[in-house]
Amino acid sequence: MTTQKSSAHDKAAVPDIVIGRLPIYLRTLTIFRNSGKDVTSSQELGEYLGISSAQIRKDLSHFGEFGKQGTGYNVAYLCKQLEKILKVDCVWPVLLVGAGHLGHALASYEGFENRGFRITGVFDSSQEKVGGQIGNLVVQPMDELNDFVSRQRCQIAIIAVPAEAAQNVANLLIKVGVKSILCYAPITLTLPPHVQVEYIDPVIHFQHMTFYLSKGCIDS
Amino acid sequence: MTTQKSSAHDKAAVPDIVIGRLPIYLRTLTIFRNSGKDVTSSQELGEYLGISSAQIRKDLSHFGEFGKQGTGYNVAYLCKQLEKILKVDCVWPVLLVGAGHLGHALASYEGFENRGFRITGVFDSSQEKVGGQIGNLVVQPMDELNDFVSRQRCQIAIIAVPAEAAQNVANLLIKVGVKSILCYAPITLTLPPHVQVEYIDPVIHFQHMTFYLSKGCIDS
DNA sequence: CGCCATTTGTGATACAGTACACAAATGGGG
DNA sequence: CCCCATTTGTGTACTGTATCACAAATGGCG
Repeated sequence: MTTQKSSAHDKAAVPDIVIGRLPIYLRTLTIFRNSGKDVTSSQELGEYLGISSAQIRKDLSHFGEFGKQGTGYNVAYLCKQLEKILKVDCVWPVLLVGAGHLGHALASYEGFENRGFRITGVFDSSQEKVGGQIGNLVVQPMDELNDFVSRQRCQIAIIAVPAEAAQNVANLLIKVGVKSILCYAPITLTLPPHVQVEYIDPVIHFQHMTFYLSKGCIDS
Repeated sequence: MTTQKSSAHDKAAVPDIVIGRLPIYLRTLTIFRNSGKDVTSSQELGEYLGISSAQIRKDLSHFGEFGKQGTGYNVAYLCKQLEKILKVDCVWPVLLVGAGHLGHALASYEGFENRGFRITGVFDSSQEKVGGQIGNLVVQPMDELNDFVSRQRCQIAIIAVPAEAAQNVANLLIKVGVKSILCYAPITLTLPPHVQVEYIDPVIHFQHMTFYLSKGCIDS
């Protein structure tokens, strides 16, 4: 998606591609709300996002009628509804594996909390990193994973380890019951079909972009 | 995509969605190659990626005939061809704005180089961060941006600054001639149509995933 | 040397996603 | 109180994408 995604969604009542746009609507509507805007229209939102107003209306229509003809949408109300639909009207605990530079950046990021997520545990296989402090979390050894998940009922995990280790980490996560994985390692994981995976790999985006650029790179 | 994308691609000879899959093929083929595999088939690659073999063949067919009937594809050869198509058979200089935790992680990441990219400059607006060392790079003040780009002819930039600052940074980047932006800030940028933008926002992925999860979150 | 299993590249076909266009509300202004 | 500009929600047409299915190569094996 840029980056990529893949998973197994069968209850195809609402197309997955529609679900994928809802978080973007929500993000923008939240900005609108925080800047004091009370109402908006599908047209305004669409112009802002580079999406047709019809698409936004149709997407929303899968879940109900949230607008008022002639007026548009109440921003705060629509935010709340989207949060409910996406189930982020609460905070989900997230487990992070990998305490390298990236793990640090993720664990220190303050933008998760008010969008529905909180990293509640950091794990690393390296003896050197275990015990280290990141924000108000302490890096734990991988052995603790099982106990941790059963205590926290953590369904979501981030993999922020080197590519070589990622598949093993994923297997472990599945074993302890994690349902959804966000993988930062530049590989495609092999996983049972009931587990959701999405990927973040900046190089995929770069390579997508360079296709459209005229070559002006450092000679290799 | 996951995360999101948006840009302006007019030479629609090859659908953009096809271009978007090529980097994934390349990434996997490179892994195949590095593990000593000489040939592969669209079926094997497809099973590995969870994509139909027909799709892979059709995607590749937009660019030529790279396989041999009965045998499949020479892995090293196909890698080279994909690298040429995506223009990553060389190293692109990339400019990084933002030297916070995320900027640090990106600037220290060693996985860019052998996939066609190198961060050659790091910039930050904060006086405290300017002058600091990250790997073998020194954080520069924003004023240096213009000179730097004209020296390096940098077409690609990463925005790794807080959401509030991102649009201003983007404007600046456009002004100095950057053509493609990878934005880590959780907002949608408003940019002229000739500029490519892609976004990375983990929360978008999380919210996509929670839709399919049964609610089991910390009470808010 | 001929057969068979394999695999590519691709036209035809089926499917999914987007855009269009309009009836039905809504509210403000004259 | 009525008219008009606005905007939603949605059935329909259209466009784009993925799948199917098969002819044409290929190479190994008997």
